[in-house]
Amino acid sequence: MQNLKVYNSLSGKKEVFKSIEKKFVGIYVCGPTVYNKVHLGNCRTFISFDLIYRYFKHLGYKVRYVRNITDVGHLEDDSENAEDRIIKKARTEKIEPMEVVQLYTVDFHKTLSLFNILPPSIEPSATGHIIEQIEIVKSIIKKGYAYEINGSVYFDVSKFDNSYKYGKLSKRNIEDLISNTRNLDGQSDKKNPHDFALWKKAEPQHIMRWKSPWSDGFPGWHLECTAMSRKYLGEKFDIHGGGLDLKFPHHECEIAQSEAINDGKECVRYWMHSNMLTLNGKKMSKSTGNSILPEEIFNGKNSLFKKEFSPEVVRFFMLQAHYRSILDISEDALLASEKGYKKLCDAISQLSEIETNKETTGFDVTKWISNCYGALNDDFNSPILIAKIFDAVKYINSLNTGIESINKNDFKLLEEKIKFFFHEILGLNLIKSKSKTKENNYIEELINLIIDIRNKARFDNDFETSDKIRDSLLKLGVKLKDSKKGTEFKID
RNA sequence: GGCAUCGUGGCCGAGUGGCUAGGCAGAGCUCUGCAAAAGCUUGUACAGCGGUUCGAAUCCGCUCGAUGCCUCCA
Repeated sequence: MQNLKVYNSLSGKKEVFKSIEKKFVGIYVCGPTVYNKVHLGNCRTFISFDLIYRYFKHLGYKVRYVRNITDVGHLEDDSENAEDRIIKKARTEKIEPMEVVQLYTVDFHKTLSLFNILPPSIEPSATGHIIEQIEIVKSIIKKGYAYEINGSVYFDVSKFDNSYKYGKLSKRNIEDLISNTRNLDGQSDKKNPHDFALWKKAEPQHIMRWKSPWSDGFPGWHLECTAMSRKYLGEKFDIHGGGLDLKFPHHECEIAQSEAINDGKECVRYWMHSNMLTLNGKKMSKSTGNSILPEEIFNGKNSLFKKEFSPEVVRFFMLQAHYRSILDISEDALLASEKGYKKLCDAISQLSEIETNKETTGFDVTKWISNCYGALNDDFNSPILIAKIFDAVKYINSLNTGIESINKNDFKLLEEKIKFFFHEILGLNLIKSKSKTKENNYIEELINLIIDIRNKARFDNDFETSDKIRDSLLKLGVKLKDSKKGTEFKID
């Protein structure tokens, strides 16, 4: 089998993946700040890394997938009087900060499970790792790359840049940063505007606060990921992921923090960034109002799309684009995906009806499987994998209509693998058929009765009657399909 | 303004120095009483202009356009 290649944002190249420890893979992905419901753009990142997680597990690695919950330290902006997002929400909702955290953590989990996203191995929270974060700050101070002023501790970016190099991930140099940093009010504590907070002294009204050697305060946003990734994955680990918008400053600052402690040694082997989901050509963002919630898509209650779309269809839509490409969501694009997805589901459902033959014609199952793996091995190329699956769909349909034939072994292999890629790797499920309740059985029998009557009319060449029945049923949402095997129906 | 990424047929989206991506929509045909479904056939696509090359949509340069980051964002 070919080597797995992974695009490394740090080098800007696809690189052959080699884990630091044989058979083990450590992945850290920046999770959400739980001050609000996750919007669809957030979900794309977690769907992308879900595919990656699933594939690594399939390759036989023991994967430790860490995805954090940010429940403190994430400020509205970089100014001195900036408010913590969680606290702001707590104040406006008149509830405890931890109630905000709980509410939106539950919502986050619920939404991700609707998308069939597997839970990570560890989901640590920032508030649960205050001690670890304080230890990191101490280490950075000890190494000389941080300074304390008035109870707050800041990372000395210029000093770090002199020893090592700041900005290698986002490909910026410090001179540009200095000349381009906007001056925000009240940053007088910092030596330089681009220095960032490791620990902030809490104002008296600030309710989320912890004791530290410097002040009663709270950790800076970038610190938690460094503390928790080191704790659970070690000082150097395989993959660090997140949305592209976190590349700078968040991930750049993480690199600085880790390298400051590690004497400049590399902390992450492969940096992976998933691209943005756009709406009307613009990045989704709550602050600009250009966003849509998953639930608004699932229930159709939104001003953007005329109809609702299921989580499976939305997931499929997202996987039809590569994770490193910008993807624009629109009703037309979702409709196209929905149709394709149904076609795919139909073919997989019909596998059970296929009769095998002595010979396999028109398809090379082994080659097909190798092509599917080839797609995944090429930086998790899900759109190619899906295209390959559609090749198989075409073949399955040809088998059903008797144009091509397949032998028993090939069929077994094809059935097993297509289901595997569909369910286990892409994380998709067949569109659920209506459950077999007593009532549904009743309806089914009634429809079959009507079909019998129509077919009698058909065989008597009374097409006026048979077409009338078909048209009337269609209006009720019952689609009829005549074939040599008989008449089938489908309820929409 | 700086840094980065991108610009693919009606739409969505892969890929890439010479070999059909795929999905949706459209056209023709086959099957069918007619449909539907399915199958087959069908698209002179790669922003523009130069350059490198036997050959570029793919590499290089410029121009135009879009987006992201530069303050929080998945």
